[in-house]
Amino acid sequence: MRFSKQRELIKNIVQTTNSHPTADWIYKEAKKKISNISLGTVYRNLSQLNQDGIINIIYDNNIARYDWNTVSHDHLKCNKCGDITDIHMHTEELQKKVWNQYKFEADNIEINITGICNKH
Amino acid sequence: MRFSKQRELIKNIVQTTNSHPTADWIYKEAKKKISNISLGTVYRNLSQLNQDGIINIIYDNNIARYDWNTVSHDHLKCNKCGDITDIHMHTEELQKKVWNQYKFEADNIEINITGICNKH
DNA sequence: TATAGTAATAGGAATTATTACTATTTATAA
DNA sequence: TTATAAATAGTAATAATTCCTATTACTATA
Repeated sequence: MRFSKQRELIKNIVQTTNSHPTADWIYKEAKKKISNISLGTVYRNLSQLNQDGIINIIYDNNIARYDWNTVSHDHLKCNKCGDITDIHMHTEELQKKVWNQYKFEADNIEINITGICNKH
Repeated sequence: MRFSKQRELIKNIVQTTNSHPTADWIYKEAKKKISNISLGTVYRNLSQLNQDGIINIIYDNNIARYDWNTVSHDHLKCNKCGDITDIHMHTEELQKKVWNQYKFEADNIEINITGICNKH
C-alpha cells in the first residue's frame, strides 16, 4: 500500500474519534483539512484500512460505522440516545460451545445488545 | 391493523421460507402473485409485521433479512457459502451481566458468529 | 343496503448509502 | 528523471430504504 495524505488523514480521524463515526461524518471532518477530498476516497480508504486490520467496521442497522478499536469486542446500543458503547464479554466459551454443538469453526463473535443505557 | 392482501401475502412468504430472505427477494416472490406490488409496500409491511412481533428482522452486515422465527435466537454465518444458521445460546446470564456491570437495561441480545460451517 | 368520513395502505418517486468508472495526478523504485 | 502502478477527484450508477400523495378498507350513520 502506497502512502497517501488522504489515507493518513482518514486513519487519523477514525483513530482519534470514540463515537463510532459513519463514512459521511468522516468525510465532513476530512474536508476541513483537504477540502476537495472525495467521498469515494473516504469509502475506499476505510475499507482498505479495515482489510489491513487497522480499523474495524461495525454495522448499526443498515449503516456502516468505523471503529479504531480492532480487538474483538461487543456493543451496547441505547434505543433512546443511539449511543454505542464498547464492552467486552468473554467469548472464548461461546467459541468452544459452537464447535462442540455445531462443528462450526468460529473466527469472529459479535454480541450486540440493545436497550436503555445508564443515562436514562 | 387493517386487512390487506399484500400484507397477507408478504407474511405468508416469510413464514414459509427458511433462508432468511432479503426484502428484495420477498418482493420478487410477491410479484409472482401480485404483479404490480411495490417494493415500498414490501418494506412497510415487513417492518409492521416486525413491530407486531409476527416476524423478526436480522442484519447481515448492512442488509436486512427477515425471519419467521420470532423467539430470540442467534446466528452462525458461514464465510464460505454465506448460509445463516439459527442457533440458541442462553443469553439470560449476559443480560444480568450488563445490568450488573454497566447498569444497561437490555431488551435484546444478538450473537452473530462468523466462521466456517460444517459443510466445508 | 347505501353513503360519507376517516385513517390505514399502496404504488411510485425520492432519498440515502455505497460502489463503480475514468481521466488525471502522485508516490516510489529503477 | 522517468516509467509505472496505485491513488485521487469527480461523477455516474446501483442498492437499500423511506417518503409522499392518491386510493382503499373499514366504521358509523342514515
